[in-house]
Amino acid sequence: MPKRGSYAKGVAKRDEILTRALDVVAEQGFRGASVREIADAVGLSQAGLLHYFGTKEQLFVEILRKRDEVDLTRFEHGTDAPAFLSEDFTGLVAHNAEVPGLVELFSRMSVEAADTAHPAHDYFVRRGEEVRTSFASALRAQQDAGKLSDRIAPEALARIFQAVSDGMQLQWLIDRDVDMAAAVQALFDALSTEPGPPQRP
Amino acid sequence: MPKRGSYAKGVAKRDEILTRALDVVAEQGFRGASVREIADAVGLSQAGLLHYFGTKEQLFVEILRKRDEVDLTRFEHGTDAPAFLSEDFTGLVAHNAEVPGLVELFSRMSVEAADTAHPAHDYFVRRGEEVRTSFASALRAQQDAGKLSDRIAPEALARIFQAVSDGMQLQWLIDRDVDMAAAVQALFDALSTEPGPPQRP
DNA sequence: GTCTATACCTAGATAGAC
DNA sequence: GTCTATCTAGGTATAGAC
Repeated sequence: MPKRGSYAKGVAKRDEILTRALDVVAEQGFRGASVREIADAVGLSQAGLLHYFGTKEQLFVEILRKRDEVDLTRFEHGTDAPAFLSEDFTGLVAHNAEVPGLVELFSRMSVEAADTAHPAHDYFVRRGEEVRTSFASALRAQQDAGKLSDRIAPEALARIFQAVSDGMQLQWLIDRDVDMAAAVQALFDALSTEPGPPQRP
Repeated sequence: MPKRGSYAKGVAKRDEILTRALDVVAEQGFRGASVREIADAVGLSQAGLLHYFGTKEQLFVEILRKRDEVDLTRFEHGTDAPAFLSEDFTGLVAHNAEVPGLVELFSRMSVEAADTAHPAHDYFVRRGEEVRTSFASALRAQQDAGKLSDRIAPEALARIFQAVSDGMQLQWLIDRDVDMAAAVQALFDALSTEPGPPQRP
């Protein structure tokens, strides 16, 4: 129980800042990835912004967390639905092409978080586990329904899809004409058991 | 035609520095990615090192180029061999686990080169094309030999393998226990037409 | 809670001696 | 060609006023 009413208010303000920051970073990719830029964008001074998040790294992790939160409500329509995979996941990947700044932030932080002492390290560990777990169960369901090749374990395939998603982001950062979602879909199709005609007859 | 003999000598020295830098970066991942660190490692002052490469970015690109050069002679035993893929490529990916610093450098630069004005941008564009082209032709050969599923175009699959390779590096940077080569191999097996028993009988 | 101002640090680049 | 020393820029973090 907080001592003052100000606590809940502070949390609300934090959330408001994050929502705003998310929009700004999404639209205009942030070049330098500096606190000042975010501060300007959300209409606060650099010091004012750090008042809420303490450090640069913590701020950026919170932005990524917020992004996940928003995406989750937007793209996860229940893991049970058999159509989960090719629709929601491919949709999410396609959506990423609309938010260049977030793709860049995510990729950049992903590399920097290699250091176990980095504030974002735990975030990436945890997020990776969650993504793979939920994805693996969806893949298993597809296999059980006979729609997906069972020549590979769902956990292994989940990891591969994660890698494809992350890796396509890197390719897309270099060349914006690359179609990230198409690549994901192509792999899915190749592993599908649907009769669809081979690409190379 | 160079005015003095010093030109060829300078090139040789450059090459020597790069070879040395490659070893050092490979073994001890470089934390800060600073010019000074490399300089210390190769036994030069910061100014002395920049004398050869001009700028930080140029230096780092040259290190990546040198790495490719070395890897190429080490892992590409002729693209014609039918065994090319699962051996050479998987071998290369496995080898990366021995050179953490290079994986980190590559991934980091890959993100920073998103900016078309970045000195490394062209390098990544060109390298991506080369990797995919040579890989696609090897995949096509496998398909023609009936060893690989033809449900996906070789160019599309080459892109996917590139993404898997890059993406697994990101996962591995977060968790060194991850087996990058195993993931690549698993995908290859899943798409193989060999009779081998399914993973989930 | 938010600002201005500033301290402090790191890092790349450059000048100039040898 | 290589070094030492220094300049400069940019960024995070913090102190203190309002």
